[in-house]
Amino acid sequence: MSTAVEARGPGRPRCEGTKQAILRAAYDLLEEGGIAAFTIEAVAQRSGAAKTTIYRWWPNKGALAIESFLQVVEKQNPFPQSASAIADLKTQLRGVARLFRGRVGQLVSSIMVEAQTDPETRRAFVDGYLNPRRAAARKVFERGIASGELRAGLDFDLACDALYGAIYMRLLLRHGGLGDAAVDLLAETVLDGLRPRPAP
Amino acid sequence: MSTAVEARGPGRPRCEGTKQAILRAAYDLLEEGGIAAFTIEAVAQRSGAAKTTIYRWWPNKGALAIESFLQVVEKQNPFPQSASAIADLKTQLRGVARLFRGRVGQLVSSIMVEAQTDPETRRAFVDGYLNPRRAAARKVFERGIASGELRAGLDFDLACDALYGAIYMRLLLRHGGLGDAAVDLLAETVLDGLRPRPAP
Amino acid sequence: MSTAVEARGPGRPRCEGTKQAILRAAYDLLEEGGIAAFTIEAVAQRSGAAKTTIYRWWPNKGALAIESFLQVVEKQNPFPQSASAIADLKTQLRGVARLFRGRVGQLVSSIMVEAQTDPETRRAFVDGYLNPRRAAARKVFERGIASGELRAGLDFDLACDALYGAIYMRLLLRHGGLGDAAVDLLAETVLDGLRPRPAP
Amino acid sequence: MSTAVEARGPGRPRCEGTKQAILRAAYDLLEEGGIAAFTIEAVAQRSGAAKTTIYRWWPNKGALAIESFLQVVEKQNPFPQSASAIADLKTQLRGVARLFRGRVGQLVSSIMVEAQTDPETRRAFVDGYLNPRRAAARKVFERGIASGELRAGLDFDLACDALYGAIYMRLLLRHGGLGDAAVDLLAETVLDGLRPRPAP
DNA sequence: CGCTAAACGAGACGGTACGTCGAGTCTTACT
DNA sequence: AGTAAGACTCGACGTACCGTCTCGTTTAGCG
Repeated sequence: MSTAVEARGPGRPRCEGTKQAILRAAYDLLEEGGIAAFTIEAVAQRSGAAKTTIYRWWPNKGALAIESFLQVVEKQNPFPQSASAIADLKTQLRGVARLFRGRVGQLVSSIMVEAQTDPETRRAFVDGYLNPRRAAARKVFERGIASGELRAGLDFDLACDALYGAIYMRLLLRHGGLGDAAVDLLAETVLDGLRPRPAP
Repeated sequence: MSTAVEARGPGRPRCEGTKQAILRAAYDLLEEGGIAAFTIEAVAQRSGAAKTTIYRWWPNKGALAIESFLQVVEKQNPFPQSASAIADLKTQLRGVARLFRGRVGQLVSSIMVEAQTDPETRRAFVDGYLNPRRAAARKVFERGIASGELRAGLDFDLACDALYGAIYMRLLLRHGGLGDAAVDLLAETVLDGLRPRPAP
Repeated sequence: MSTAVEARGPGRPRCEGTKQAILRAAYDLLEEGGIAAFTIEAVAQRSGAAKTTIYRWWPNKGALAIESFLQVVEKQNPFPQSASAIADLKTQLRGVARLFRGRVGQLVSSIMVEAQTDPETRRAFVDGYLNPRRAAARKVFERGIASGELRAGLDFDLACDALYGAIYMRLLLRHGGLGDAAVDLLAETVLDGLRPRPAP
Repeated sequence: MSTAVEARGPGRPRCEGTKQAILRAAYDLLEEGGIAAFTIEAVAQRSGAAKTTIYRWWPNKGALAIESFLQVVEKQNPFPQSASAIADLKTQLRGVARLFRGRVGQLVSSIMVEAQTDPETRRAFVDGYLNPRRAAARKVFERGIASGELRAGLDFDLACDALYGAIYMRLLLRHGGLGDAAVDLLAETVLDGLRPRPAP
């Protein structure tokens, strides 16, 4: 496995160009028109591939959407790494919100739509996008606890959802802004808690 | 308003039975099969109404989904009213999560799907469901601030989204539970904040 | 009948204006767009009458079409009355062809379409339009036989259909013209027969 | 043409079985219920084909009706070929009338209905059915003129319409019979003309 | 170098749902 | 009772995608 070249049977190998064209077309369609414009038929037409070819490699719309999304998004928005965990958290939160305000927001909401129908898509999104980012966030949290910036007992999962859930909710329902100021205020609100603090 | 008979023009009045049958069928379909099963054709068939009749009164699937949802849900889950604002908040949060775990969750996620395609549906959901509940929540927050249970300067909108956003996110992505314990912990986390507290 | 007022039961009498408006609208629609544009809905809209009112007085589209047609056409194209029966026949044939080239052709073909679906319409057309004209034609034929212009033994019905059938066929299939010259030639052809004539 | 294999582009070839099933269903429906029963929906259902497939190959009802009609009727009723042109004419006329009395009559009248709405159908009927038969009839006429059975100067088109027009008219309006006797008399009437003949 | 086998394009096919139109029936208020 | 208004059921329209299928063509590795 280590040295062996990928074992391959006979027959024509998969055409990488076609694959990329399909993923690219899928991404573009999602970005341009959201889930409504994202049609296998349209992907085929735009990519120049045959519908058959698409169905050969992706079992359904969700799988294709996810893969086209992940491929582009995977390298984006790495967690910053500064002296202050809290600062890093805020920076990252701002980054996510900025992406969600732009084209990535369209992609994410589309995939979440697809995920409501197709459990496989949901799982793929959670495993391929959400959880890796949460794992990275967890690191920051732990760093913050170690440094004393964050309190020790906090429940990471719920803290994370409180921060990100607000952003996801606003992405989907647009009842509130996703600007830097709003996100900073969100971070402060959750960091400080809702209860009054005794004067130090 | 009190004495005036509802002014009505000529023509056969709208058949209330049909309207209710349609709304009922729409609700049932959404509950049973989610957005995938929610088809105008299916609603027509199940309700016994003609497709034309449905299109006469609702411009699209979203409008029908929303109305059927609101009609059923409107009387549910009134905000509790106890001595403690915080306790009320927690109770209400638990209630929402409980609903989301059940059939209402199916409805809400379906409508949010529809809302991603149709802005009118999004607006209807926000105005007809979300905002009224937020307004009620705001009252509780204000009560809490007045009583000293909550700190004075907090941003209500973001606090609210931190609490509810986590629940919505979990409804849609199912990466975390919505049980009473989880929700209680969420409330505690957001109430107490993430920063360490100086010992009193 | 002369002095007596039309005996009438209780209730509001039929509104003659409405009836005329309906017939007029029906006629206009038929003339403008043929059978495709002739819709009860359209008649109602254009005439300002309610669909119910139309259905009260006419059992179906065909009946309305026929009546609106007959009312207008009834007074047209009376058989000429000259010294020569053959000349009268030719004149009349020209007249029919001229009408068929124009708006009446649209009406007649539309009604014949309707007649293929609704036997009542067929009967109404035959009894109300075709047969009266054939009866008038028969008079001419008989005059011609009496005067020696036409031969004695001829079968009136078939002679008539040979003359008019060609015109109806061309109205419907448009494979040949309906100009005066063509019609004259038709008359001559049928009058003279296809067999060679011994020189007088 | 003789040796060349039918050139064919890429893609799955058209399924001949489906095509035939559709044409057959169309024919049967027309025959059974006339134009009223002839619905794309019904054709699809009866043939087992999808509506889409029908629309892929035929632009509208008329085109399908025509093709299903021609395919069946094309091989019927070839012009007879005896010593006497007049006898052949009569035989053929009888044949047409016999067909029109039966199922073909239903088909023809249905197509003529469709033709009143759709010019393409009219043209297809005239070119695909009427004109070929007229061309064959012309041959007979010419033979008759050559043999002296028919007079030399006659206008073929109008003579033809006089003979066939009567039959078409009776098909559509049913105001007269189409039995053998009637048709024979029709032929005699047109052959002999309406004017008295000088004794030979 | 030819054989085998998979990838690929093209596009036909059976379906499901869409949103619209018109037919014909009905229920109501007004005259 | 006649009429306008308009709600209602029903059936068909023509369209868009779905996911599957059957072709002919291409592109590799293996014998």
